[in-house]
Amino acid sequence: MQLNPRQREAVTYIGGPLLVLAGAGSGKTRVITEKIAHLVRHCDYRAKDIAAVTFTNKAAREMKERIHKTLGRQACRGLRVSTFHTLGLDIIRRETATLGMKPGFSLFDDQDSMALLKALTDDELDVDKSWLKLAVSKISNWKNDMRSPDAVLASAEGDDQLFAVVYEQYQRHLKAYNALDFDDLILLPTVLLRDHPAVRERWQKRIRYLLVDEYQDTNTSQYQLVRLLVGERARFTVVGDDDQSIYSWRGAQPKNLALLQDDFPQLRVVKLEQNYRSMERILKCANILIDNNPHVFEKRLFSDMGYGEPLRVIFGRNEENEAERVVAEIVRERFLEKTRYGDYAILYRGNHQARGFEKSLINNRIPYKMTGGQSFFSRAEIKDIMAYLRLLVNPDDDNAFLRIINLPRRGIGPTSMERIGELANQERVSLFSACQIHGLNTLLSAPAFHAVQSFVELIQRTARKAAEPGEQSVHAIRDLIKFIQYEEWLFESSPSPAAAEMRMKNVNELYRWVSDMLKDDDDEALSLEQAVNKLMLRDMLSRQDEEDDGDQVQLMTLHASKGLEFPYVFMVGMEEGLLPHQSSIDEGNIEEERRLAYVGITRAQQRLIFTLARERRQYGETIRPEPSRFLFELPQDDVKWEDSQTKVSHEEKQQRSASNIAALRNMLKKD
DNA sequence: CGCAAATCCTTTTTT
DNA sequence: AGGATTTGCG
Repeated sequence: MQLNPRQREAVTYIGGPLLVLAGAGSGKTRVITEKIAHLVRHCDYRAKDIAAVTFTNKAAREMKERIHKTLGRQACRGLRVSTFHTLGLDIIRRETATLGMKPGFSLFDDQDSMALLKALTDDELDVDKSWLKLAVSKISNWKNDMRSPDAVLASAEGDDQLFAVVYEQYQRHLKAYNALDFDDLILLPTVLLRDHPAVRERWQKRIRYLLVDEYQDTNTSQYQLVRLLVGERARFTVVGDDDQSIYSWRGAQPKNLALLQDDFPQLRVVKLEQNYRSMERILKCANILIDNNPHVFEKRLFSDMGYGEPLRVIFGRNEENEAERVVAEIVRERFLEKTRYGDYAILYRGNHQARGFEKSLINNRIPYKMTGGQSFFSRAEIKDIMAYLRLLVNPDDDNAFLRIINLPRRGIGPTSMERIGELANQERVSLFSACQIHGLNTLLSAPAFHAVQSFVELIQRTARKAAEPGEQSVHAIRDLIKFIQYEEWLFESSPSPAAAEMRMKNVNELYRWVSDMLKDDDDEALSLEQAVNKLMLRDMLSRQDEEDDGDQVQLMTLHASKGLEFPYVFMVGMEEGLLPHQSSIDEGNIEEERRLAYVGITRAQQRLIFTLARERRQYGETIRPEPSRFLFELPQDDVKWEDSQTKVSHEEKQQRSASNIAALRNMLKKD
């Protein structure tokens, strides 16, 4: 397939900074991959001079794959395709000396951050979970805005003063633990490049051309990082769509697109408006919906794929029935139109909405895949093993220490831990160091002390072995899991043997990932530290996604759906309070919710069905939600509302029997 | 110190 | 309604 004129312009223009305003489905990934190929083939760039940055691991992986296909694996050697956070991690790792960091640092996820904040504030304030969440997000926002604790302290008012003090202490403790949080992965490199001209030049030479995908998602610190990396020469292409900016709560703002024009007056802007994904009717609805938002750049999607069928709105009696009807519709269509399960996506606002759909899919024996929902890494067994690995890499990681010091049971209880904690506090060292202080034996009971000793010895012994290259380190981890009798512990602590087996399977999966990363395959082998940090960034999750993309119905949040496309899309829970989410209604941030709806609509290639429930249980009580305002903003000629009242129940019955028959058929086929 | 019951709190989106 | 955390007992 040929590039259209706009696309070609975006690919071949390399004279200066370029902004590609790429509407949904306008082939932006193709433009990026073609551009990289163009740079390598026709311009004076080697693959290793080029970096492409995305926001999700999944996007990075997909892009890498597509470039490999276009350019060939060999020609791609040294090409950087990564998320912002991975790039940041890379820079930090190579500049630890300048940053004054010890090697072997840990990455804190926000649960770790919350645990640290809790420890910091517990004595003086009675903190609840929502306070901690607020604190984490405040600190995160300050970091994203590149404001140091001092700067915040100087200007904070009211409640913020307290948070600012906490911020300052939080930073100090992170440093003491030799730990970084996710935001540091952007902030540190940015500050580093800003303040060290020599380092900056080194990286500007290293990355001679920079491409940024999903540019509308950049926050202040990420944008500054981009600016510092491209420098005066400003050789870069950013691709974005202000209508798909759905991460303002993370500091990303559509206005960043406009900012670019101010900072680079010579900026060239190319608009991609031809859509290669959806039927015209779907685009019409999307365009009209998003017209309700103010715009920096005008943009109107069109396609030549035909007008298409009307969009539909389906009501369920309650959320259960909503799910049943969606599943019934899928079963019916698959039977009548010979569609594949994999052609369907069910998109929702919040992860909790997935439950009912999962249940209904299981009942009908329909294969499905849920993406996101932090499932794997939030499993207790994974967090346990990760904590062991983190402690191996960085013994000063108190969060990791606390998680596993008595897991499996070693007879080190709260009393002993309190003593160790006091000692650590008093000596201003980490808990693990405190365990090695002479005189600890006088504070603990004999058995507890003995247990602590052997724990310390275990970690040190394993860490030493894990530091050795290749096979040795893999064995070290295998032996560790054996030694602590984790499998036995799982069987002891799980409600059923089946559950324990399941959990052990997860552990083995994690183990497999780590071993794969430690061994050298095509790329160079990672150190354990690198592997652990990569896992903290959830880098393997996407890899797992790749493995089973069979014929399965896709379930995901609207956020997670960005960048994807499906022939048939259900947008479920189209209700006030849910799709404009209640909190966004309260904050008056309807525009972002509208963009979220826009993203959902533009995922659909052929058919789009909205569903909602007349009744929904929420916090134990039943509410009767209004249909989402966005449904009324659509051109009503193109939307077919399911008739209400009597006709509904008739149709419902028909659908139900169809579904039952289909389910029966399905069962017979299976067994 | 470890396990079971009782309470209470939840639901926005993610690197 | 369900899951997580905290309390109370053996």
